[in-house]
Amino acid sequence: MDDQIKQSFVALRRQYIDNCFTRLNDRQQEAVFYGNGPLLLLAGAGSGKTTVLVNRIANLIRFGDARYSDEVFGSPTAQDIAQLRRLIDQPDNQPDARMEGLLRVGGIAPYHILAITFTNKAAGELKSRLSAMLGQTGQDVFASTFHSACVRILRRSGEALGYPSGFTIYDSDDVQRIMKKIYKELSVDDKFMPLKQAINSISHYKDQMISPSEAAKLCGGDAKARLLVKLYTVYEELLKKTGGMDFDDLIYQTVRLFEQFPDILEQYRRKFQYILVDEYQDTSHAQFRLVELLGAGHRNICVVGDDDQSIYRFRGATIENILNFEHQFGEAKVIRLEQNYRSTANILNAANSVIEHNRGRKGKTLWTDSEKGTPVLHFVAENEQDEAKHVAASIAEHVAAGARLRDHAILYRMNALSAPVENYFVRAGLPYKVIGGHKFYDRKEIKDMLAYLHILSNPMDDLRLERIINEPGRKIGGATLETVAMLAADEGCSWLQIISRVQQYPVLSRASKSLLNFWQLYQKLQEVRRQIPLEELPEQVLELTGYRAMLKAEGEEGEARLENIGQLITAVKKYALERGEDASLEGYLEEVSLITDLDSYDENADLVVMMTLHAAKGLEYPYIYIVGMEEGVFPGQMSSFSAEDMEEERRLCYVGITRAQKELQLCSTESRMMYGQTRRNRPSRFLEEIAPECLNEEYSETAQEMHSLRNRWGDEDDYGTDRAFGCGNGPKRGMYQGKPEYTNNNKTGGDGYSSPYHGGGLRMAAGNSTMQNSVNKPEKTERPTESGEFSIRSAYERANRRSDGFDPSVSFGGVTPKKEPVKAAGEKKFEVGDTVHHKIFGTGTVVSVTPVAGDMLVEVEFAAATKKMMANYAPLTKD
DNA sequence: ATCGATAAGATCGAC
DNA sequence: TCTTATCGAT
Repeated sequence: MDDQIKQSFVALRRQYIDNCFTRLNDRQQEAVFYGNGPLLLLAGAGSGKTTVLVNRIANLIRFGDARYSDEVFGSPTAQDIAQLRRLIDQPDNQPDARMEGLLRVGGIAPYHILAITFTNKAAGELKSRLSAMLGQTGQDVFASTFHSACVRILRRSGEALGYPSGFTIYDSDDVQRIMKKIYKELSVDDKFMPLKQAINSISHYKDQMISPSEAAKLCGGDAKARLLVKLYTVYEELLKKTGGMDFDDLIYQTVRLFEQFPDILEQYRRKFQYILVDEYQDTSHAQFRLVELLGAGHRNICVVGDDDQSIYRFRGATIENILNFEHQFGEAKVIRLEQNYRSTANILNAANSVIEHNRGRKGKTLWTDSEKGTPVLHFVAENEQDEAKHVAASIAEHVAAGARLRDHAILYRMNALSAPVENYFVRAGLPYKVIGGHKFYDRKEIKDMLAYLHILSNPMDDLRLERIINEPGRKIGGATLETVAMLAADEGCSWLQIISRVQQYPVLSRASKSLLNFWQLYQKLQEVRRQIPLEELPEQVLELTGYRAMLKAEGEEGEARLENIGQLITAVKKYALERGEDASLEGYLEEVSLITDLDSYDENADLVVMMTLHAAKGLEYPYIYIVGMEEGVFPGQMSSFSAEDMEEERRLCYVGITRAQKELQLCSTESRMMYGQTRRNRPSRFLEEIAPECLNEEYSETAQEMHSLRNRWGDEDDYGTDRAFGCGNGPKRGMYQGKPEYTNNNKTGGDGYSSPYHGGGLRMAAGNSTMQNSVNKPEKTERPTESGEFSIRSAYERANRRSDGFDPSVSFGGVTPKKEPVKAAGEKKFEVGDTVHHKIFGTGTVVSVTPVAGDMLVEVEFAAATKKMMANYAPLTKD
């Protein structure tokens, strides 16, 4: 009797559980319900891996093994059965606590689950999706990045290794400063061993779990290697002394902690009974070790990743982690998620055909049910301005047809490529946001303010002290600080301790007054810190340190900086409000130091987004533009020397392509100003690799005119032999075939390797420039910004004029162009009162017109807002 | 004589 | 932005 009730309950329970996950496909369900033991989810781009992750965690917590179990904990009654029936019929109703208990067989408590994500933002999203499914319970899952998780472990248990619980986290900027100092001290020549190389190598040592002494054993007799070990050793000593850890340390030291203190490891093993790792293809060896150590007992390790999307080899990620997972933890179950829900068939085919050129893959072909969609477009522009113009015009078209700005993303290989696009967008009045590049927390004033806060929290932080001790000026210069540093090294104490006892040191007599003043300021700040709540602290620091006064005196730029600090103050207030009682200065600083620019991305704002291909990982947009699809840019010239690097570039391309949902445009230019030189690059080989049936080609009007122009002028050119490569009417399929290696024509000859393009290029110029396989339809787009008809001459001038005055040799910090445009006047005229039409903002009225260096700044009142834009660059037409 | 401030010059990889 | 040269102040 009882048995029968139990059986029908189990059957109903199975039905109920299945109902909770019906929206998943078969593979996804298999992944959700697969039981204990190592599990590898090979999840292609857009295959719904986050959904699987969330559902798998939810299933673990809510039902445990119940899906495949005949057991019931507790004794279900006929009433329970009736209730479960009702719940199945009415999925909106929530079971009560008793029913939840009956539904669960050996579930895992949320706080026993560790979910590692790639960014803090992803961790937050995971939690909020879990909360949506599970309520409060979802919040108790330990979801974080490797780094955040390690910080928590080290703060709690790191003292065993000799680190204070209040250790400082050094960002890459700090690391560079430290290394610079070491270079000076050991008088190392940057030319012999570039600073970046040393920092990179040290980072690699840590990724590989190699300590300075082990490195010494490994390095052999090579002078460079020995120097590197020396630098590594000194660097580590310095970090330990100042109680600081760099990003790599967070992982490295945690692994060391676990290896050296088995009891501590055991404690965390008990805590994390179930481990999930997202983006596993981008984990380092040290991170693998961490997972291995934590998971060794229960082996409940589920990793999710896509070997084709491994794009962080350069910073220590080893693709081997995912390639070898099957065997590293014993026999692992492998489930492939290959159905793509994101992109059209054309986009997906393009992605597949590119990635197929890689060897060393797990092998996986994405497929989709969705329609073919628009073919991928390869757009050839004359130069980077032309390219920017095309992207802007294309976005404007979409917007005019009803798309939103935020449906568009522009991706590029290097941050430097954003500048011309930004420049154009600013002038066109197109709202955009750059992710990465110049980060908020990289600004000097923000770093300074944070440095003040840091030294309050960690008085041993000499590095941050050095940053602000003379900011604003306090008559404490380099020489004085060197003396202080020397004394501190002698006594093995911190700089601040020396400063607190200035009068004891005759060598400091000259600077004693200034130092004493600073010491008093420091004490005052500490006192204030004790007395006031956290949210008021930054304001006080700003005031008492004289930082505000300094910025006030600077005028306009200072005002802008003060505004930034205002944002910082707001952020602190927000933090204090969120955390309430738990808020602490240390906690805030930690949160800040682990922020990456991806974390601060707000997708609600209606803006075009620009970012590097790396930053785009994990994101998706209806419309994607990848600019700079050229040999030497993407793939970059650095990658042409090793097959591994080239494969990584190709994966990066794959990542880029698979970000697109509806439409993808790949743009290349015939000539591009880079590193202060105009270069002619061939279109990227990745374009050649895309299956022709899903790719269209289009030339900008200028690029077209330039072709006929060059053909007419024959050999005359400014570009030396390189000219030939830009001359054909398009890239020819198969051109690369049979060429084992590619070098880039970054200089015109003479640097050792002759360009393999030479022959092909000349052949192209001389022979017929066919357009097999390419669909060329230049007449498709009409850009209203172009006025009048083209003469060949004017096309030439137009193309060669750096029309926006942008000079890439000047670093380009913000959105404000540094140079004025060069004689672009007279092309378009607007007067106050004119009714004008803008591609994005619609119809508006000109409010003011101001001549600016050859162009006109027009202020236009649209229905939504009043915008200022440059007459010659904005997609504005007079009605 | 020494130190600090100021002004002018090179810089350029993805996190 | 960080480094380098020169000037002015102590």
